[in-house]
Amino acid sequence: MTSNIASSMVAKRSMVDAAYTELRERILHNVMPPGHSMLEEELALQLGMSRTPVREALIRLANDGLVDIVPRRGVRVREVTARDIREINEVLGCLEVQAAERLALRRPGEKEMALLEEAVHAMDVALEAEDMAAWSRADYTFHCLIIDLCGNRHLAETARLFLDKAHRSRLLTLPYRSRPVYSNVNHAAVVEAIRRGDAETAGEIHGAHKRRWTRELNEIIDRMDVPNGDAGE
Amino acid sequence: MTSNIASSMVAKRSMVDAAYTELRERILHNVMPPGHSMLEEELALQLGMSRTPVREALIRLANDGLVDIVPRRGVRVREVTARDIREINEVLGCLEVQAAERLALRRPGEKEMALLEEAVHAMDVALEAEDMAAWSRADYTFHCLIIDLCGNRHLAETARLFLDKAHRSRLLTLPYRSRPVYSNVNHAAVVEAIRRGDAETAGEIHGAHKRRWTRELNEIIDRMDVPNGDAGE
DNA sequence: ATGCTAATTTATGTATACACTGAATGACCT
DNA sequence: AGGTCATTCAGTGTATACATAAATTAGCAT
Repeated sequence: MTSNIASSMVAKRSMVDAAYTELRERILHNVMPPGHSMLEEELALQLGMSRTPVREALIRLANDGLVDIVPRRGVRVREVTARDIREINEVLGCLEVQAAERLALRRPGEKEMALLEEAVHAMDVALEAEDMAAWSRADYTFHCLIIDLCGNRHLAETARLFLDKAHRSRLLTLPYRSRPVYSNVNHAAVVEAIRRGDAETAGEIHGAHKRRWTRELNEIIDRMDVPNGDAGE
Repeated sequence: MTSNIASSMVAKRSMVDAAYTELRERILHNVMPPGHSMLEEELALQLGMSRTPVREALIRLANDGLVDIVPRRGVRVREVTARDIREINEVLGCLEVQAAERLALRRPGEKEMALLEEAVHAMDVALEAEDMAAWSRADYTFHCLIIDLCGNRHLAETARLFLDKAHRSRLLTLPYRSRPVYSNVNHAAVVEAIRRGDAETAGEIHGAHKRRWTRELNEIIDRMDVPNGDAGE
């Protein structure tokens, strides 16, 4: 049984990394859905390695908030509750607003501006073509750019984590979302403000966008059937 | 915190947890100063356990951004550069403002309000007595409360991480700080706004406070002798 | 003497072995 | 019959053993 992942991967990365990215992928793509629980040995077998690197990968995943390590019952993929969705959205929003302001203050170079405008353009094209998958990717790219280019590494790293967490909620909320016309307009306006170096406006627009989205998200959650996560735990 | 590892379980501390908290303490209290590097086996010996739990603790510490695991040179306590101080302060500020707003919206109960007011009072007393160590502790308590009571677990957990990172900078900047009279006034005003449920004011005051502090911090950093961390890496 | 290569060392990355704990099951007592 | 206690078992937490790769040093050749 050596059809494992490690052998196909460019052998430079450690097995811990291999296990980490593989398991992360599985979780983010719902191959291991929320609530699914498994044993260390089971995973080790599947990944073709011993328990040690699996354990270390699991520790990182637990740190990222993707799994819970339950003392004697193995690991459980963390449920995405309504509360989680709301909370993650709130944190991500506030970090992104800060990133947008910061980015505007930085007066990014032409190359960086081009990337941003390209992402917005891709969103427009995708929306025109009603290709929601492509739109989602472009939207993701846009948010990544805002974050990665903002110039604050700590902010970038943290926001990136939350962007990934948000991805799991996105999978749940996507079918309920209406056409995101506002997103494109807002994103374009934010880019324009960034180009002018107008941090205040960039933050304000992005913030307003996030607040609108938060309201919409709340309605979506009400319509959805997800565990609440509020009460006694 | 329903977070990751069984960190909330105080009773049955595993050796991993013991190693984690011990090493974390050592780093936060400068027993292991920035730049200090050590070997896994060395640490295992000191802590009276085998390498395995030490390794797992180190992974968590690396995830928290407190150490770097350098392939063949052991682990290094991460340096605190001027850039780090600025960045951490920025992220923490934005998360705390959000937490303060959120907390005001939540209309915390009398018990919670009492805790907040007690912390502010402790700060006043400490300032009066010129006891900077006590003031620092009370200030820390206050910020912890804002964060922990805000009602958003994800926000709380993340902000807590940054609060701890900020603690390391505090150690560096403390000798350079002037008497923090503004902090007390501002904190009191924030608490008052929270009591009124006035989220906007709470956020605004806390934000203004953070902006003032950021300016002061920049001057402090200029006067200090810390690695820059900006350029080519 | 200096530069390059090969061997050795050393610390990590990974595997395996073992012990301990909590849970499940079954037997015994009331 | 139902409940309680003991026994067993499974799965993790920890220790140890082993393999691998980088770094250093020694040796050799130019």
